[in-house]
Amino acid sequence: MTDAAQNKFEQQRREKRYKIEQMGVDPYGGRMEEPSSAQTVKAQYEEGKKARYAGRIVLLRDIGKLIFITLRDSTGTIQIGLSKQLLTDRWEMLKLLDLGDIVWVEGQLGKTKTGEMTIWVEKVEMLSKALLPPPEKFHGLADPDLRYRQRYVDLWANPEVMERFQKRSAMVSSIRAFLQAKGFVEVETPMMQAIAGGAAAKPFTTHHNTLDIDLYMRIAPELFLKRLLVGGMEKVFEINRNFRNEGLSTRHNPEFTMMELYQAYADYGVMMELTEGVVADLIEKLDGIWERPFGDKQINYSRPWRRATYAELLKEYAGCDIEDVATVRQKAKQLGIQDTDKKDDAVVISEVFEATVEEKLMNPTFVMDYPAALCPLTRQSKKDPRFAERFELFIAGMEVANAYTELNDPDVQEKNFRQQLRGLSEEESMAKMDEDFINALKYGMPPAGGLGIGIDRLVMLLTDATSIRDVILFPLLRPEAKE
RNA sequence: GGGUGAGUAGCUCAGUAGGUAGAGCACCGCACUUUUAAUGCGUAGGUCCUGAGUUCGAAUCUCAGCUCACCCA
Repeated sequence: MTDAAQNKFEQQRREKRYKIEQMGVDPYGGRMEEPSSAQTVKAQYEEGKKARYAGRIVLLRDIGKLIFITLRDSTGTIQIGLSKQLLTDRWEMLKLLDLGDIVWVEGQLGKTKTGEMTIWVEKVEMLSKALLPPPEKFHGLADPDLRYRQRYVDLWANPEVMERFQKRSAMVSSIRAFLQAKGFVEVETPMMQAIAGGAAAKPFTTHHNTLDIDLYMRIAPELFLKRLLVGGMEKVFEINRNFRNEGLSTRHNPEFTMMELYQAYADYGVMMELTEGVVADLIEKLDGIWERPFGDKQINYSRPWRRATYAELLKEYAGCDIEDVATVRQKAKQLGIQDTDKKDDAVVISEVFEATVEEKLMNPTFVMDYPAALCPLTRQSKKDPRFAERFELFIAGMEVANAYTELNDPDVQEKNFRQQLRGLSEEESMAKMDEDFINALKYGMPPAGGLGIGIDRLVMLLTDATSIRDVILFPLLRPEAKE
């Protein structure tokens, strides 16, 4: 866009604003009697009834001494009719209305001869004069980059965007209510941490001036929530942001929202039931549709969900026996995985698994019993200590949830912290010693199940958004280049 | 990091044997008291992403760069 062109439109509207001011009208309005929503006005329609409504002008049809305007609020649109006969003293001002302006109206409900519900306006107030023109009225704003940068336009130019974010809000509320009803207490733990623990990911760094210390933005709340288990909160959860200093993609935003919970005296089996319960409750409250589209796929959420072990799936999709490391390494080479010789068995197995299995898991699938070496915060299986009591939930090839039977032996935990797998960078590993966390465990943490659910991805799946940027209001973008 | 595609009016998009830049909507002007993306008539609006090259001549061809999207790592 050229500044000159934009200024031309802006200048025209500034002139109209000036004329409105000259008529003694404040073009930015003020407090008004609360309007009804479009949804309410429509639901409670009665011929001749008074209605108050306010919204943004999205369509305007001026046919001389009568102006039809379509106003939009967050729940829908309502047509209003302005007639010179009813509004003689405001008529000159009303002729200056533009697309994008925000107005408040009061009048009688009625229908036009074509049956369109209309508020025949008796009182009207200008609430905000738009100085910039809205995007094209039929196609809306289509340029993805502009949509994300100017979400404040996208939300009303493309109503399905508003709808999706309203659904997201309802889903988060619904998860909260579900957990609170089960006795979970919601808490908030530090986002700025001296040690970025609880996951294997690269952190963002920041600095506190007064203390003159570097801090990390958290990559997970795990170690703090477990401290609360030690403190006696038996059922605790947090819904909040995590930050990971990694690439951007349709599935990754550097800041993303996780629901993480811990339940004392439980294990990963209980967490599986809980995970199914949370999502099923969500779908029931949303629309009760169990077979849902996601992009060009169809996902079936009917319970019970498939449960399979890591080893079974590796066999099924990669054709390798997890016991037969030589074959797995051969498969890795065949897949083009780099530097396999320098990596530990567990790391190679994990990379083969990621390359062959994950993308194939369409319907909700619990992948259970990960190799213990990959899970330093997880309790080993009592049946076979080579495996950890951990599952991840995959839907449409995406990791949506991750859960463990939590490790509560401080000595094993300390040992695991000190071990770093070959093939992982220090940042990618969990080999970060948090002495205070070990200290907490030494006071005794009850056995517990822990669960994390990626809220953004869940919203993607349930609202059929194939890019994470469509479910985050303001996704991270490269700043616009300065001229 | 690699591959593919895209970038033209405020917005949505056309634009091939290389020959002075197009439409719809929006804007501005006129008409219109029941419109539904109102309609009719008229006007105005451009660094064709940036830079270099080929050419008498480049939105179009070549190279480099920038930004975005999708796929892959």
